[in-house]
Amino acid sequence: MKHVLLIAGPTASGKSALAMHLAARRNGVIINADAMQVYRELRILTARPSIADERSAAHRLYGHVAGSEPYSVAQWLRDVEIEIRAAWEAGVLPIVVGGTGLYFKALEQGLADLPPIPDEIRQRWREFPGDLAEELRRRDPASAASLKQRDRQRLTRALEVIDATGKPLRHWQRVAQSQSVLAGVETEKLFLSVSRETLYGRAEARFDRMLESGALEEVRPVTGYNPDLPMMRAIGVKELRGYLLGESSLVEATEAAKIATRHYIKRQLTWWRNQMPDWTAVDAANSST
RNA sequence: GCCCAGGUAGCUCAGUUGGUAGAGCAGCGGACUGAAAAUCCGCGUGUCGGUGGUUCAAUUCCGCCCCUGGGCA
Repeated sequence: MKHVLLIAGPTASGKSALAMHLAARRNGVIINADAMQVYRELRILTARPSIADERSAAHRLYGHVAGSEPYSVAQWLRDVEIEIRAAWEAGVLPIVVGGTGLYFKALEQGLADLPPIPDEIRQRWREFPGDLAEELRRRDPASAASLKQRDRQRLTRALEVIDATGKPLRHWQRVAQSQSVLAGVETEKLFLSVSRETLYGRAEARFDRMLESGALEEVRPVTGYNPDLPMMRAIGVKELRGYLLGESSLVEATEAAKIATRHYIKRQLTWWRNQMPDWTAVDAANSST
């Protein structure tokens, strides 16, 4: 019977270490489910497994995307499916580990199978100078009604879909749901549980360590990249870039990055608490699964 | 020691011509289908530094005291 292990948890909860431990113990391959650890340029800031870690256990989908390229759930889903199947083929256990809720949700439930949106159309809506909410109300009132006025990202998405395909996003989501690779597969889902206080403390100490290990030198070469690229949204990148560009002090940038990390942890906890209620919470201290 | 400016939410501050107060940030809760480390939504009682006085009523006016900055000595 096919088997897969999913490991998630807020940032700094110890996912990677647990994954390594279990990979060794259960003959597994570690597959990334973190939206930022896919980018080649950012090993330090995204807390990607070290080269030594990668040598001691098989790791997939880490740093395999150039930061100049946008990546997305859909691409990731294609990539993981290939890796999961390859693992089964090779007779090893796929261990999917990461902190991106949307990625796990897509993996578990499948994703609407809709046609690619041409770049010109994407670009047009991202740069649309007018009132996105008003525009969407005209073209796709049903979607508009379900979105908040100021939610630029989702309004833009709904607009590009109706514009490129002539059909509302909701139509595609309802009608063209793809089947999950995990259908009929025995799936263990573990969510690392660590107190928020501990998490905040660890994440802040970790950011200081990132700076000591060269986070600034990692950001320097990408300061000129388009800030809209997904990679540029990684926590710490925009803050340190601001510092490198002389827009803030290092102390301010550091504080801002730490705050952003706390906010992120909070969102991860909310996501799993409410979107993924069937995951098993495991205490990081005695995780001997 | 004297003079000036302050002491109001965890932080930075606004405000009340006297009727016990509100923003931003932080924090907390929530949403989430191709940018998700993203993008959004919601939540504001705190001896208004202390203590006396005036007043129907003081955080607000007056006195004294304490604390913090700055200036003069």
